Amino acid sequence: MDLVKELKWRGMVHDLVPGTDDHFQNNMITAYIGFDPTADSLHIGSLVQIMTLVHLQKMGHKPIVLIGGATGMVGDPSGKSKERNLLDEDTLNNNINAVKKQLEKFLDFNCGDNSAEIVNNFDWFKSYNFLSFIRDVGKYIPIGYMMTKDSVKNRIETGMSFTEFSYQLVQGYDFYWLWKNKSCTVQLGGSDQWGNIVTGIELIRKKDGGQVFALTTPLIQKSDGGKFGKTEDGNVWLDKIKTSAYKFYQFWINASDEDSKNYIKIFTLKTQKEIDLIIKEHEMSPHLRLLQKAIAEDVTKRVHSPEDLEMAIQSSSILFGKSTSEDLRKLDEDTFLSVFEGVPLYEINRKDLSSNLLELLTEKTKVFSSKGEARRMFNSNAVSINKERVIDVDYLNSNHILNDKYILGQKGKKNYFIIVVI
RNA sequence: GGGGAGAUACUCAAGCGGUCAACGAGGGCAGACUGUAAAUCUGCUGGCUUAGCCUUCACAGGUUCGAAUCCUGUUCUCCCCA
Repeated sequence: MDLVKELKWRGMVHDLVPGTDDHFQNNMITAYIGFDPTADSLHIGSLVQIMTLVHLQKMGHKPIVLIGGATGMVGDPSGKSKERNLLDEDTLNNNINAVKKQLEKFLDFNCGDNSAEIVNNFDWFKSYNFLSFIRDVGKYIPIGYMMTKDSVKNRIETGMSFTEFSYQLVQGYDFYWLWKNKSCTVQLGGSDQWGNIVTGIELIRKKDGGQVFALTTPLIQKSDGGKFGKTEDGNVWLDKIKTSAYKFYQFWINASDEDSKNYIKIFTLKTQKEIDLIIKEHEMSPHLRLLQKAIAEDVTKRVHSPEDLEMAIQSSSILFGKSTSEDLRKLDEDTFLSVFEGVPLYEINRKDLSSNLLELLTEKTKVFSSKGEARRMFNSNAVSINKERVIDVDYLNSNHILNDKYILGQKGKKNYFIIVVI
């Protein structure tokens, strides 16, 4: 099966330059995707792009990952309603290294001809001076052409700096450079990148008469219209310090049936047959949530590790299984701590146990931001201690301390917190 | 430069002298039902020492027993005419 066909059935193709599918029929094609080093970790939004590269490499083609050390300094206006803040060089370098490390987990950098490669566009932009650039690159792209891009049109009224306006030329030149120096003939990217990608294609055609191709992936939409990849605490990161393996696993477990049917195609490498089977089994007994589990296991294992996955599964079964206060007491300290890794910890003094829960959860700890909020939670029956619902604010006593040290609390069903008694 | 409209809680958006911590919608949170899903229903959504009190309706003053609502000034936004 060829790459485009593979990506298509997985729902990973939004748009492509005519001829791209045929182009991939040739021997080995080199293709690239750019990542912005705007944070010191990638998040699951970038996972879609990473997966396209993984498929690419699996089919014997060569993936190049471009880290936008230079473009990160300029700021891509695509999909942004406001002018971006520029990052300083130190932050940028730090981010580049972090992102590099994460990508190394997915792609093979040492498998002969089609080994993946990482490049940083800062390397070819750092010594490129302004005059040469506007002469050698700017000359080929008419203003009228640049103005028709959505990223520009949407912003021209509300304000956009020359810096952001020129972004498409900078990214366009990346493509040119990679084409010239690395024989890279395809650019991949999210659908919001279409405009920038096309500028690159145009530049290559006009400057050197070259023919190159592109394919974009769709923006992932949840069935309820919400943004993919967000939880109440924000982005889901690939870095387990920012998003613990347990939370990462839970993110996939919590996906709706509807969404999961799309996710499994995009985020796992399972074949169409395997996926059909899982979906069929899932539909026969949806309450077992085989589908969500299949995705969560597959993705957590690849992004983190089999050990992290084991831990996440164990934690989940203790937290969401039928475990009771009794079961909690049976956990030794090490198990307890690893099960609850990533759950927020709050320290209190042993003598604070005598204060009522309202005070304890707002003043002594910051579980609730105000007593009003705490009261509302109690009124709606949302607070649990050691897995038991609590209505009485004077409920707590020393018998509730587990392992002579911990008290496990819940705010609602899914939000755990731990009080450490010292 | 001349004329007009406006600035209200996370967002949109009522209110035009007391009954306003402020209608409604969206979002968010929680509860019920389930499958840690979706849909649905319900409650909550400024703070506190909570039958009450305090701080909020761009900012600073003023009128009034009483102001988000009236007056003055300031800042900012939008529209029309030059």
